[in-house]
Amino acid sequence: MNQRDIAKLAGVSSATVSRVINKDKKVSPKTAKKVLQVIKENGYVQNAMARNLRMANTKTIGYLVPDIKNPFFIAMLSGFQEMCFKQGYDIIFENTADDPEKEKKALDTLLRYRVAGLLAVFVDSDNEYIDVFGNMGIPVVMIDRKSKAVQKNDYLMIDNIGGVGQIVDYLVSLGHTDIAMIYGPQELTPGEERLEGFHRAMKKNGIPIKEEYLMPGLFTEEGGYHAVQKLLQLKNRPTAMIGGNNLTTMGAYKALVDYKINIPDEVSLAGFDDFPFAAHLQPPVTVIKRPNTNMGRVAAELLLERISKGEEGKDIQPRSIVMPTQLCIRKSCTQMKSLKTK
Amino acid sequence: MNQRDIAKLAGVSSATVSRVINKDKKVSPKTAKKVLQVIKENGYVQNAMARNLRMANTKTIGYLVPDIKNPFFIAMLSGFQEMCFKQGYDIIFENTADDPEKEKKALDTLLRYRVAGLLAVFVDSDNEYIDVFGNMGIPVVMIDRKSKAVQKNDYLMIDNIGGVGQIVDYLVSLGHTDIAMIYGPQELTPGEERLEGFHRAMKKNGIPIKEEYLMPGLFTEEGGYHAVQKLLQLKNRPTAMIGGNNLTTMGAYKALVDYKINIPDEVSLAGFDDFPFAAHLQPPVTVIKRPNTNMGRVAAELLLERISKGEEGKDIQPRSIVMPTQLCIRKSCTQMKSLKTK
DNA sequence: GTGAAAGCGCTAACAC
DNA sequence: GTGTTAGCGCTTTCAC
Repeated sequence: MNQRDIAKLAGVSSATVSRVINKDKKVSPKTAKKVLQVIKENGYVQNAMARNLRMANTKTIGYLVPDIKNPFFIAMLSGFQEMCFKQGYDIIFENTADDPEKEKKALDTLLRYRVAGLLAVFVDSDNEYIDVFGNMGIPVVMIDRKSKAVQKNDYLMIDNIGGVGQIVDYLVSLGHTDIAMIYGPQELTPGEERLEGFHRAMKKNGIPIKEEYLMPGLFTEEGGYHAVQKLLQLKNRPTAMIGGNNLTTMGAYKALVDYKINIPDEVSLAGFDDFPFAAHLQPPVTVIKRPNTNMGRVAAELLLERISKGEEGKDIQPRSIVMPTQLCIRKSCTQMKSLKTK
Repeated sequence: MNQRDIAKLAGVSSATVSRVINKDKKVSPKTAKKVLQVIKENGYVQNAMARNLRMANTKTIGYLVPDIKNPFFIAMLSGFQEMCFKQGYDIIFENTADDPEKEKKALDTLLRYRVAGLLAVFVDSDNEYIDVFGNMGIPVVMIDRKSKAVQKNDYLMIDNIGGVGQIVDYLVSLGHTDIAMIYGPQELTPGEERLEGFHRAMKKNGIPIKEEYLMPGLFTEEGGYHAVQKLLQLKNRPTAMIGGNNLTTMGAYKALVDYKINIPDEVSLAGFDDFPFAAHLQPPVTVIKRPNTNMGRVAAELLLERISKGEEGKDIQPRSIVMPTQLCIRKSCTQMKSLKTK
């Protein structure tokens, strides 16, 4: 069942059917009514492939992330999808599972489908495909992970350095100096920047960093757990610990619970990134919040703007936007006892 | 840049280019090599719209859910996506946000894109569009929410009744008889069945249900919280509470914490559906686990089977699959004190 | 092993 | 206000 079939049944030409479907004003109400009726009676549904082919564009946008299970990517998807839907764009979803091979395949698919734009958190951010999008005039917004491609595309990230600074300043204000940082992989931008932020903030506060308080946490729950185990074996334990990301903090919390270390009386705990149950734990965990859902919205805005401007959009310089973080104080950090008793 | 352009540059016909791209054996290695090279040099990317139009099929599958933020739909997506990817299918993602209007629009899009199949958790499960998929030969797998359409399509759900039975039996085995059920909306299949399951299990155990222990929880966190507030005001408080779904249980837990009710010494708490931090709370919460990710895989199998069989697939009768649940005992339920002291 | 040509379903320029 | 027609980029039959 196609437009020609409908045309025959309605006694008009296929061009008229097309006009009716696309709400072209230049069709008499009577003809339109007739056509619409025939369409309904026969359950005709427009063929998007033929339309897109003819129009040489699509109303689809690619969403590519490395891990669908990470709460952050979900929250972002939610904001992103909401904005895209409003503008009539649908989303082709790709999960790379942190595998560069899958990423390549996914990008190829997106390219073949001629998506109108792409939101991506790349695994292999120096991927050869990224430039292909540019060459084909498809705008890309990159999230979180920096690379050479940032010079050519819009880039959205959060203020990792400032965020860690907020935690450190807070802990220092409570009198802590023995602060441990459970950091993430240094080849990932967030891992690198948050550790850098720790160094800077400690320096700013004039506090020397103890090497043994710098503990890798791999940005995983297990990593955070093991990091705490090691930290607890130290002769001089830190009085405060910072989780490098949500999973790390969750693992750290669990370890402290398992080893029956009282939070915050024996050790203060704070984390980068909020997580679903953080506010309901005992004690509720103090964290740096980032605007997850909103980040998806902003990304959509950047992308949709470029898409709607078409060729002109290329004149817009690549934008790098750094979104602010927010310290959310709950009850997992406390004043140093030594200070209290002074 | 299309196949014709490549053909010219390589000094062959567009038919040959097509054959090379589709790995047709009947092309001399020499020609193939030449063509491949020209393709690479010019950054040619196949046009999926043209291909799909010509082939009259697509390698895309629709995934439609009412709430992207629900951990369950994410976990399911993860398993579903994994299976589909293996078979070369990509996913067009639709979020209806529990809005029938958005659902209609989303289904229309999916139809226009001629998806090869659809996985859907419908809001309006008596939607007129569902039949259109059937009429167009597009297989549909429905999840969780029953409707008339179940008679025509594959349907996947979990054993809600049996699951609640497992909790009740467990609580009864601990000596509880004053058990409260915080149930969900009765117009949703899971809400209805879990309450039904509660009735049946209590009857089976020969325990009369106290009306005031049946509390609506709306399947939301707030609902669970309020339900517990009301339960605590009762003259004769229940000794055990069951959360109707993950959100309800989370809210219930939070309320008990806020009101300083000791779990499990003052009240035992168990829930339907696991949730991310359940195992790390103090105490860890006993729940009914459902095979979330696996459910996505099974759904994919049902769908991919029908897709691959094409017309023949229609001969397969609609299947209703009920997946088993599993009781995961943690530490939020305890033996009744009266029994202990006996 | 390769090429010519038709046609998938649609839209839009042009003619009336 | 409506019809005729070309062509978007691809695959595939049929020749050779």
